[in-house]
Amino acid sequence: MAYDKENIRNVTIKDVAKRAEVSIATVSRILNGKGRVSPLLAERVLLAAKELQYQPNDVARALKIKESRSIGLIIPDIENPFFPALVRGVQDAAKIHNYAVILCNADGKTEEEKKYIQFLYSKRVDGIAFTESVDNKKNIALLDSLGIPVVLLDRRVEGMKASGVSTDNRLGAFMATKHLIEKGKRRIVFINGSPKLSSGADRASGYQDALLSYNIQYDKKLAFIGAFTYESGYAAVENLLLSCHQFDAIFASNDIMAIGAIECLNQYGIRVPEDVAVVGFDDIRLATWYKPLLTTIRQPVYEMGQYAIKLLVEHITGERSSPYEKIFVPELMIRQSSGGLEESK
Amino acid sequence: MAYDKENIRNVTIKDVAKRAEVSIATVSRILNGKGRVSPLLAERVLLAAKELQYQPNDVARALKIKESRSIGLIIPDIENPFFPALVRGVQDAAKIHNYAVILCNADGKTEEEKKYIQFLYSKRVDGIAFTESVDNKKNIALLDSLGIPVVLLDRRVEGMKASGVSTDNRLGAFMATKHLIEKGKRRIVFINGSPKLSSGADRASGYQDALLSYNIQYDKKLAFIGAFTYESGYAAVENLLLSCHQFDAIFASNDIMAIGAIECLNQYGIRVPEDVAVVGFDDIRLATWYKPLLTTIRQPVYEMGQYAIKLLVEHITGERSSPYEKIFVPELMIRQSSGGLEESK
DNA sequence: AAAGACTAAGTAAACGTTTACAAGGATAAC
DNA sequence: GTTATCCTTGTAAACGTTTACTTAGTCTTT
Repeated sequence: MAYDKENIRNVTIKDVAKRAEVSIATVSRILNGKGRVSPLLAERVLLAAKELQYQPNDVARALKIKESRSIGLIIPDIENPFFPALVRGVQDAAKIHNYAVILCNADGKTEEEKKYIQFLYSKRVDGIAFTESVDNKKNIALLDSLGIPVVLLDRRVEGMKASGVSTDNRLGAFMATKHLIEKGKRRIVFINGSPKLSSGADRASGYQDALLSYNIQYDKKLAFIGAFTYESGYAAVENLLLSCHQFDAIFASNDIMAIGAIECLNQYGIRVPEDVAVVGFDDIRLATWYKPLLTTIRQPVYEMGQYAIKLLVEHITGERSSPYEKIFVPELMIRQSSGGLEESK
Repeated sequence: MAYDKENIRNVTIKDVAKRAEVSIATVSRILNGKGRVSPLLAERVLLAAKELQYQPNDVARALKIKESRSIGLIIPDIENPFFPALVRGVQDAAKIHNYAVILCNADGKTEEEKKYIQFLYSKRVDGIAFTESVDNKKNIALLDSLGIPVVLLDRRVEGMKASGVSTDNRLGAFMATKHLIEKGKRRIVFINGSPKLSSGADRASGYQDALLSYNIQYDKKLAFIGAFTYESGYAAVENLLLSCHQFDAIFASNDIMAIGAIECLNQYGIRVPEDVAVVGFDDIRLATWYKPLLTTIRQPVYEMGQYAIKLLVEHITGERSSPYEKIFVPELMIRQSSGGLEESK
């Protein structure tokens, strides 16, 4: 049934060996540059390989040396604007080390993640970079029991069971809130993504810490829980407006929630930043295209992806054995949605 | 050196066979549901597999049956907002058929694409979905010579050398231009992406056809060539303004070019849509978040990705042998940047 | 000149599957 | 009761590599 499978020239190391009149072991050694070989044979083999257009079969190689040169990348959803840069960072780094990246969108469902882990395991990936949906540690344990090296992306790692790459979310949230306070805002709404994720929890505590350090009473009614989506940002603000609580600023847990929030405010005739200042988180590209330009906390997402693979490869090769946590420093990007640079009021 | 490689339970079919006291052939048959087996043994084997937490080794399987259950996906750049939805469509469809998707960002460089093709071939992927950078046919020929089934994404296929999935770009461009004309515009700028790509060429001809059918003289000075990037859209308009040609509308070859164009217009104090109407292409998500909301031609990107895999799988399994071209119908999304719905002037 | 020490190349086993073929047991047919 | 047929299971080869081990040849060394 298969696509022309018969007709296809499928050159193996054997064919090369025959043409160069040497043994297959010699061919292998020459092609991999292992052991010493006479230049004469080397030349003959290389020529034969070229003439036959030999391309090594990595699956056979993988079987033999137990190393597939591929890694899995599990994220919630590539359509979420946060992830493309991360994925690109991962892929670029993987490419340098000659790893193939298998992309998996698990939609933040623990069960899906588990399926993908098993799928990737049956493919015998050498490692997995993983944006875990919920910090439930079960999937980490699974990976551990399978012996697959893993690096957690965008998540702080409880108890250091695995290496992780993240941004200092607490600090970022602190900076965002502080910025709003310095703008003269006192009734600052916080729209969280998922507080079950370390990123959500940390941003919540950064928000509270900032209020505390300026002696502003933390008001539960101004704290919302959403889902890192546009709709969720929109809905949070709508609820807020209906409940008639006063507020003069919003700190949203990511940029698309911030945009959802602003859209809703606009819908109700509330101006940003004049009436309500808004700060987001992530600094996705859209933040500089959206109007008003979005003030936000920048995460070096591309670099995070790169670093994750650097770490993962170190685990795979055994260069690094114990978990390591890399925490990037966030940066406040002041733009229009918070009223810009000038300190007001 | 490798990560705990020694300590890891690595259960093979042999272990299962031993525990169930049958031959490995029987285990294989039972696990794959091939051939008839007695229910008694089946039960024993299944139990043993479960107890040992046996997970098949797909790389061994791939070697034996010459089918890796993985496909390559070569795109220019996942950070380009056009691609996430496409990739998601591809991955979702691949998942249904149990294929792993290996993602490759080739940045539209023919040489990179070639490298990735060879890389993917050495991994013995079963097929490749490919957004070719330039219509030079060389890489298609390479794929053909390697005997790898291929489906071209977002590209029309000259001479039907391979299957392809695309949108009717000529029609889309025609609709966009017609819309502007019906808005009363006569001096319509066209900013092309790459005219070397079928998508670019087709959009150019759609633009010209529309002008023609309304008896509007095609003016070379209003046609620009860019690169499908924000910067390129911005630069095109800047050049245009410096050259002092009159114009009252812009049709950009994709949405981010349109946004780049609008940003530049704004920079020069020109209002959209009051002074200049703008239409984009693709309908990326950003089009509905950007201000003004972007009038654009919608491509069903997610569906295109899905369909590409459907087609690719048909080629892989041999269900389909000759190339097939699927062309989706574009849709005009009228929003603010062209002045909205009401027919003006 | 003989023995020892290196080297370079070859032989064959192994990685974990699938599957053609062989073998044996049970059932059916006469 | 013998033979033919069918069905289930086992044996072993194969997929394309890598690599431990063997072998044979070359070079030292005395």
